[in-house]
Amino acid sequence: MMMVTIYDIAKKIGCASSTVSRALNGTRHVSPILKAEIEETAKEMGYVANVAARNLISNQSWSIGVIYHESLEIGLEHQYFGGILQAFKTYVEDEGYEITFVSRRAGKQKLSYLEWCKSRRIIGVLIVTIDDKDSELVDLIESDIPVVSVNKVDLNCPTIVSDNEAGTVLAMEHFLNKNKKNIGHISLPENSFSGKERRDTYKKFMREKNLEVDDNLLVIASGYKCKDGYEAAVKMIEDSKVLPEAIYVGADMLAIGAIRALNDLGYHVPEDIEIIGFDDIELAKHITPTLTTIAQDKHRIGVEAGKLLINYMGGDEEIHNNINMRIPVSLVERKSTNSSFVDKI
Amino acid sequence: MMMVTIYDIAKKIGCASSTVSRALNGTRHVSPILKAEIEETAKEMGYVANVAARNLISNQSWSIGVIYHESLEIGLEHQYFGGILQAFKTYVEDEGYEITFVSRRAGKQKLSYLEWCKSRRIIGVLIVTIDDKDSELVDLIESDIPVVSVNKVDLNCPTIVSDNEAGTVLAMEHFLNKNKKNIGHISLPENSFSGKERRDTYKKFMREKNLEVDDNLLVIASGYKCKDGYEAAVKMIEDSKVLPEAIYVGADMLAIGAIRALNDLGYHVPEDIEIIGFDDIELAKHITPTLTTIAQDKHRIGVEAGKLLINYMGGDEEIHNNINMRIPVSLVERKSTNSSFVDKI
DNA sequence: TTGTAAGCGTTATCAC
DNA sequence: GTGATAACGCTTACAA
Repeated sequence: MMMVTIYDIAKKIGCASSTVSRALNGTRHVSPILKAEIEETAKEMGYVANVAARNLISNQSWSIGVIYHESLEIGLEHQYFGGILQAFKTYVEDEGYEITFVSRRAGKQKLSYLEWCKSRRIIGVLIVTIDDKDSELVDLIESDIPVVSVNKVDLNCPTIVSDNEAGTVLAMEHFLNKNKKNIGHISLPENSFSGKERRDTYKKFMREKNLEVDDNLLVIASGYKCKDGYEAAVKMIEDSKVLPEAIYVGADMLAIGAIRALNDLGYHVPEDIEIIGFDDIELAKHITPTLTTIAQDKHRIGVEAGKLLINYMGGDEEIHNNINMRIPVSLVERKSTNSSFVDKI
Repeated sequence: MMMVTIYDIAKKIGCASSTVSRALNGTRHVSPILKAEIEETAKEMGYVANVAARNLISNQSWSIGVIYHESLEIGLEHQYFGGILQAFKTYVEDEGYEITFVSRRAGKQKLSYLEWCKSRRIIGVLIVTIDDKDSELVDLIESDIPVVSVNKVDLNCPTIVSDNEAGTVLAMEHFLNKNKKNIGHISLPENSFSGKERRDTYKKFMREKNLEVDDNLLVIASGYKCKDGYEAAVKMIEDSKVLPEAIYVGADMLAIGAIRALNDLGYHVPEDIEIIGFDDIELAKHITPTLTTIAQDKHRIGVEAGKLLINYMGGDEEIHNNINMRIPVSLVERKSTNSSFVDKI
């Protein structure tokens, strides 16, 4: 592919290539007539700047790297992270940046994340999903490349996540307002930070409201899938002395499994037991009964991550010091806590 | 960020920079002792090649561009396209390529897709979702950059999509085997190519089997959402002279809406009317009744797209000539066609 | 086998 | 205002 260069333009017009560069970039004043001629000729000849050459001399790119590792069967098809990435993408592209997936290969060569980013002069990185306990990430975060995460992980980098504490309180108070007091909790697996926050807040809430319950009403699921929620619910019902009046579940998928389990055990939701989930996935409004849940604002998380990263790249040093941004959540009421609720199509 | 260069390595060792380059790339034979020393020193000094310099001289990159436009509310959160992209990403990264989202900006400048790709020496492009009727895409496809699409669009470029014809026949025969003959069809909107293929095959099937039915049993939905399926089903039931025994729906989301509509109208699925959808989205196994559907193989589509694009980039000229690859689909039976079917969790 | 030097397409630093 | 020219870091003839 033979490309036209500024030198070709210069030759055709009869000026210096540096003048062409200046005219096209507006870095210095070029006489209006010449400038117009250069711009016209450039267009005419189909000139596009060679980004490699530009990056070489400026020693940087406009590329933001995204780490999206398909761990735990959580790939791009995961709506939650996909939605965040979509919002992030739209925002930063609009600011003139481009997005590249961080890889660990360059042709045949294997590289670490950091090496890969350095070799491409990546100017900032968004962590979406990671390979759990990947030691390479530490090197990246401790490097001088700005990194932010939308996934609460055990790493010392600025993070933008939902307000798990507020969400949990919303759910619990929703139950309490309806005079449900014997409240159970199905929690995300141990290795989930968000799960831990929701679980801790649940415990704290119960303690503060003097609603101490049977320990068996707190069950930690062994995974993120429907069947894990099913098993957790079965365990809770089997082990608990008194049937819970309501269950706060740490994720919608688990809640869906739990509802199935309760049905199979002969209980009705919400008549016998009310359920609240967390996420507001697409499914929530389509299952039977439709699921009351704490909605996470994917769009806002993505946009805030974009803003934060751009400020960070701009040199805002304070960001590195442990920013932990919390995005508000909201309770979406549906049938799983209110049998007379009328769903929209 | 001060980076170490091959020149730094050469100076430290006392050899020529070209020797370092050759040793590190294995492009020519370098004496084993020197080679070892160079490799060690490179590692020691934390050398990473500057990709911009490399791209500049080779006049190309290892970057594959992905066009993912958030049209029709179909962003990255769309499971179907997200899943395809995930599989594609994993495959091509493993082959040493990297993925960048094609943008139309470079800093403050606005560029066309083609200009953007040229300026970065993008070596191939995958079209996932597009801005409908975007004239810029034609320029890109007609350029010498290899482009493949996983979305059947009105463009003359190699395409990898599900076998809509075979899928439709699977669904129709499933009904026919159970002696359902008065079969309706809710079709995707007019502008969908896949929808047209499914619709045409439905018509053809009915004709060939001498199952001519009331015209009102074919309804074209006005969108892709649940409510569009709802409205289509209402229309079908209201307008048809004889109640359909079964409905083949062109997409799961529409099928979900249709089932709701039938319920609201007092009909039971599958007892009164059986339903088959298309896609096998996550939801399909969670709604009530669970949905029998034609499953699309997202993973395979993504991988095949990767293979095809890599061959295309490798110079396989035949690919340009209208390759239209069809990926097999399969019927997944659930309760919406069989009330005694036992769902797994 | 290794060194010298040219060149990739820009931008930046001098001069004029 | 504009033109030479050096420099960015690498690969690759061409020599040695």
